[in-house]
This record gives sequence, structure tokens and C-alpha cells, in this order.
Amino acid sequence: MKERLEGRPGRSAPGNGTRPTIKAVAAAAGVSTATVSQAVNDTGRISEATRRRVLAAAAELGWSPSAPATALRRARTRTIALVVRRPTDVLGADPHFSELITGLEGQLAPRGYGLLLHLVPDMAEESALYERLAAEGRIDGAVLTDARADDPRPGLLEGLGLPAVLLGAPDPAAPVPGVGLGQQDAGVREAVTHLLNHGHRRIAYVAGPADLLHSGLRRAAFESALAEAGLRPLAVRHTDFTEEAAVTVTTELLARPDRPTALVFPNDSMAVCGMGAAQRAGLRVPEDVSVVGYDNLPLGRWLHPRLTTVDQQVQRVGAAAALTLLAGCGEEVPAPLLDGRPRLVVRESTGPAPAGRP
Amino acid sequence: MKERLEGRPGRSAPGNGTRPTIKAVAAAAGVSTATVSQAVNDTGRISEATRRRVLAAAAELGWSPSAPATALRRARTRTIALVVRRPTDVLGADPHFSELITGLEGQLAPRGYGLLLHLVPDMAEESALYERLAAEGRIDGAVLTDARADDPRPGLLEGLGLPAVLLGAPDPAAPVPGVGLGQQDAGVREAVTHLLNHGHRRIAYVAGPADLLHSGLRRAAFESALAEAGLRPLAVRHTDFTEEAAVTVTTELLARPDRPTALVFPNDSMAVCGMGAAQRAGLRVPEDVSVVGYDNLPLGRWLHPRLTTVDQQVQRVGAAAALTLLAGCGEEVPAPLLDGRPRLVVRESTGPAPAGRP
DNA sequence: CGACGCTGGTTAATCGATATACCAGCAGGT
DNA sequence: ACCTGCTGGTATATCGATTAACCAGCGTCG
Repeated sequence: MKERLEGRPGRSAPGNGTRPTIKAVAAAAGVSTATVSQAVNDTGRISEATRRRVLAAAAELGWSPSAPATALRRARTRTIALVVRRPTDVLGADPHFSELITGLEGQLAPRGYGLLLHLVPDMAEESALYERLAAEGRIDGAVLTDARADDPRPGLLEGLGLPAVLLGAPDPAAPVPGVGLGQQDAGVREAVTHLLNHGHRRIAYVAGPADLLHSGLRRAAFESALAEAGLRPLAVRHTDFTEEAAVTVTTELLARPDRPTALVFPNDSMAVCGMGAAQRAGLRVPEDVSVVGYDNLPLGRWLHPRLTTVDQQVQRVGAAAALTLLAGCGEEVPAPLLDGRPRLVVRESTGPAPAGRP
Repeated sequence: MKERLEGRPGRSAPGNGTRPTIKAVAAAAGVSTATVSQAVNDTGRISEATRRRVLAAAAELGWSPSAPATALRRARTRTIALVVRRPTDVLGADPHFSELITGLEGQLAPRGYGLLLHLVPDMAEESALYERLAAEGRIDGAVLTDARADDPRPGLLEGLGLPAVLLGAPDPAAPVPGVGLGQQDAGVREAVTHLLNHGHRRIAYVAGPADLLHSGLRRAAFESALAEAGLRPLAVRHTDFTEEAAVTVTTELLARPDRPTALVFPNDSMAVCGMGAAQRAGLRVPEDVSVVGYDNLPLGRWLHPRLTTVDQQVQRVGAAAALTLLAGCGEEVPAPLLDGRPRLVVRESTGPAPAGRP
């Protein structure tokens, strides 16, 4: 391939493969490397004129400080880990995480932080991964998702000296701060109230895995909301979050003699599949059975019938988590204000309870 | 908080905040740091006994080579970028990516590579991001998704000296290798054949954004498959991939006097919403109109009716992309064998064309 | 017996940026 | 004239690992 002259000779020299270093910038600006460093970091004592000259030279050469070199010297990588734990690799499609990542990125990217993503099959692997990432000095902190009842990660991360946030932790105190709950139950309570107001009395709850903290919290909220009305759940079924489980459980519940008039699901995918199972069993939604989801997927707005669901604003939770974590990394950030609590979005999949045995 | 003794004194010293370095390992094993390096990298000349002694010492101290230091010295970060381009931040829930990431991770993680994830609003930002990541030496390569008709990224990445793979590129040649297509049209062709065999003659195609390469490819496949049967599409509508657009377009198409008997969508979310729109218009699926999706989301299996869709095996594409990229980074990897082409999964949302005007 | 070559290491330079300690001017005070 | 203090920089050690160059010891062969 023939060598071709570049239009702008000095500028970022595309294609030569050799990136400029701080030395090149120092030479171009006629100063020492120390001065360049001070100019870009806005530290030390240096005249405004020199600073501008250095920055101009850096821009001209298309130079940015080498992340590995900076990380080595500063012991800071500007990288945050997000580890997603999924039991099987067949199940890879949780829209929840896309939203979370969006929220995280919105805060991380403008501050020069990157998000290192990993998938692991189970908690043991996840713990091992944090140990490795910490030992290799690859990350400055971690976002912990899917808080478990007795979660080993906060202790582990603290031991490793890494800041972390635990999503869905009820306790904003030690060892690592939590984000996003405390009011987590608000959405479920609202859903129950909504159903009660529509005359539902036989309400069943399809829950997530029992060892997930938010499963327990939401279940408790569900039961206590019912209890306040002097009722008890018709049934509570823990599942593994798969669509298949949703169908199995729904089919079973709807076949009972004391068939529930309303079903509450732990996410929208399962709710949609639950609706499918109900229709397949010859029941109409919401005339024969009401269905409530959780997550507020875009899809739910357009189904037939449109899905009533709880919008838990994962994106905001992600943003708050990022800010908390950045603060833990020593960054100057505004306090993570988590205003919106989960709230019910009423659409068409819920309606008056069918007339029948009281 | 009271200091508590750790059970195993030497092991990985949790909580002291200071990670061991290669020096500590060298001292513990009674050798020089050079020897430690050679032991863990399996390079240089060193006796088997010493190697084992060093590895034992490393394990004892819980030491792994510092990633930043290694990256600085080797000019290799063992990090791959995956940049997701989404027009708005409201839209963050594409299950497609979860699958892709699963496929990538399956190959990257075992080789010590990490996946650096970023979200950007548009192509300009995406390009700028690659330039920054390259300038900072943060990544070894990149996975380029959503290939566009005239895609600036392959040229850019080549200019930056970074290996890359372009997903959904028809041309496995320069400047960067592509993965996952060439047979991309197979799924759509199969879908069309399936519909033709069921007597459908008025088939409409809902496509993705026109500037996305795979939109064009699939559209071409759709049209050519019809042409081979002496037919022309009833309509082709490009959309922005949102659920809302699916509903709008579907509603419009079904209101036509020459109403289509079958609709083909570019992903499952849109297909599901399309079904919703059809039902809302008083039509039955598949009796009045057949619907075909694309992606094979788990959800589609359990809907009512179950969704006929194209399984494009994103996960395998991801694995192949990872292998291609790793090879470009100089890793020893098996050749990326991409056996499975997209294939149609026939379920309940498609059926015989309704009797009517021929 | 001495040069040779092999084995199994070690020494020291290096990657790119940062931070501490230091220094050259120069103005001002006495 | 001389010391002081300040401004605006520079020289250099350092972060932790890799690697080229080098070397000690030892068996071997001419």
C-alpha cells in the first residue's frame, strides 16, 4: 500500500501507530514534562500563559495522558466494575441491566470513568472475580447488584479496600453504602392498594428467588399491605425469575378451585408470560384475572392489554449509585439525590375483580 | 471498630489496603523480581523447581501482576471496548446486547480480558470516544456494533492502530474484519418462504433505521426472496426501532384497503407490540394476520400466541467476534467458527393466509 | 587443561506520568 | 550590599512489572 501524505502534518498523526507521550508535548511546548503534567492536572504553580501553551501543544499533538501510566503512578484506574451474576448463560436478556447501565454511564462517563463489565455464573465466581480485579489493581470500586439476604460482597470489598455500593440494600450504613431501597416496597404497596380498591381479595404473588434481598422485601411489603386490610395472600410462589417459571406457576395458580383474581409478578417479562398463560387457559385479562408487572419495560405500554406495572426508575438508581461510588473514590460530586420512589403505572391489565364467590 | 485477628496470617492480608508487589513475592521465594516475572509468564529460562516455588509464594501472598504496570510496560491492557450507540437515553433496554455481551464475555474472561462498556448518543460521540480511549491507551481493540452503510469507524480504528470487528459486516475483508453476516439474510428468506408456503401474498416488512447496514441487507433479502416468487412487498417501512414506531406503522398498514396478511418485524419487541396493535384493531393473530419477529427473545416462547421469530444466535456471533478480535490482539485462539446461521423458529403467530381477495 | 556452551538465574534500563525537592530569578525591605 | 520571600519553573525518584544483556557455575570436549 502506498504511503500517502496526510493533510495536516502535526495533527495526531493517524496511522503511524505511535502515540505521542508527555515528552513530545513537553518538547513541543518548550517546557519540562513536569510542567506538562501540572498544566493538564491544574496543580502546582505555573503561569497562565505557560498552561495555555502546553494545552495548545497537547491538543495539537492529540495527546491525552496514558491511562496505564497514570493508574500506575496514582494507584487509581478510573474504572468501576459491574459484575452481573446469572445462573445460566442461556438467560442473558435482562432489560433491567440496560437501564441500570444507562444510569451509571450518565454519571461515570463525564468524569472520565469507565465501566468494566463482567458476567459470572454464581456468587463464588463473583467473589473470586473481585479478588482478582482488586489484586490486579484494575478497578477503583464496584457496583453490587442483586443484594442477597446474607451478602458476602460488602465485607469482601471492604476487606479489599475498594469502595462499593449495594443496590437494593435497605441499610445505607456499613460496610458499604446502599442505594435505591428503603422505599422499595412503596411500589408493591401501591399495587396492592390498587387491586384492593378494585375489589380484589384473592391475590397471589409470584416472587423472585428467595435468597435475593429485594424478593424478600417486596414479598414482605406485599404481605403487610394485605395484612393492613385484614387479608392474607392467596399464595406466594418463589421462582428463579425465568419466563418458564412464570408460565408454570401462573398455570398452576389459575387451575386452583379458589382461583386468584389478581396476580402480581416481580418483573414485566414474567408478567407478560403470565398473561400469555392466563389467556392460554381461556381466561381474559383483566376481566377474569388482573396482572401487575414490575420494571415498566417499554414493551408493556403497547401490549394488548397494556401492562399495569411498577416503575422503579432503575436509571435513577444507577445514577445515584454512580455518584455514591464516585464519592467513595474521592471524587467531588453532588450528593446523590434519589427523589423518585417506585410508583405504580396503571394501564389495562388490571381491572375490577370478577363477580363470584366473595 | 476493634481490630480482629485473621485466621490465616499470611494469606492475602485482607483489609490492610496494601497489595503485595512482585518484590514481596520475589523476597518470599528468595529470587529476583525478574525470575518471578518469568515464572508467571512462562517465559525465559528457569528451572521447574524455582517456577513452582515462585508460584507457590505468589499464591500464598495472593499476588497477581498489577494490570496498570503490565499495561504500561507491554502496551497491552487486555481490555476491549464495547460502545453502544443509542439515540436517546430513554431507550436503554435492548435485550440484543445482553446476549451479545454474554457471547463476548464467554471468550474474553477466560483469557483475562475485560470488557469496557460505554454508551453514547450518536456516531460523532462514538468516534470521539474511540479517539480518547486510544489516546489514553485504555483499550486493545473494539467491537463495533450496528454497522452503518457508510461506516466511519473501521477507517478510524485502523488509523488509531486498534484491531476491531464490525458486527454484521458483509465483507470479511478490510479494513477491519466483519463477523456474523453473509448469511444474515438466511433467516429472513426462510421466513418469507414460510409465509409463502402458507399462502401469504400480501406481506409487509417493518424495517429498522435505513442507515443501519443490516436493515438494508435484510430488506434486500426480503425483497429478493419475494421477487423469486414473482411477488413484490406490499410495503416496506423503515422505523427507528422503537416500540412506538412498531405500533404506529402496524396500525397504519392494517388500516389499508389491501391489508397485509403477514407482517415481518426487525426484532421481537416490535413484533410483540405489532401483535398488540393488531389485536387492538380487532384482528386475530394468526387467523387474520401473521406476525414474524427477529431475535428469539425468551419471552416470545410464552406469549399468546407464541411468537414465530428468527433466531440469529447473537451469542455465537459475540463469541466469534471475541475470537476474531483476540486474534487481532495477538492472542493464540482457535479460529472463530461461526457455524449456525440465523434460522426461523416457527411457533403460533404465523398461520395460513386468511381466505379473501387473491 | 582451557575454551566452550549450556543452565539458571541476576542486574539494570525501560514503559509514561506524577510529585517532591530543589533552584534560578527577581522584587522588596533594611 | 545582602538577606528574604515569592514566582515559575526544572531535575529526579518513583509507581510495578518486563526484558535485554549479562554472568556464575559446571560439565564437556578437543
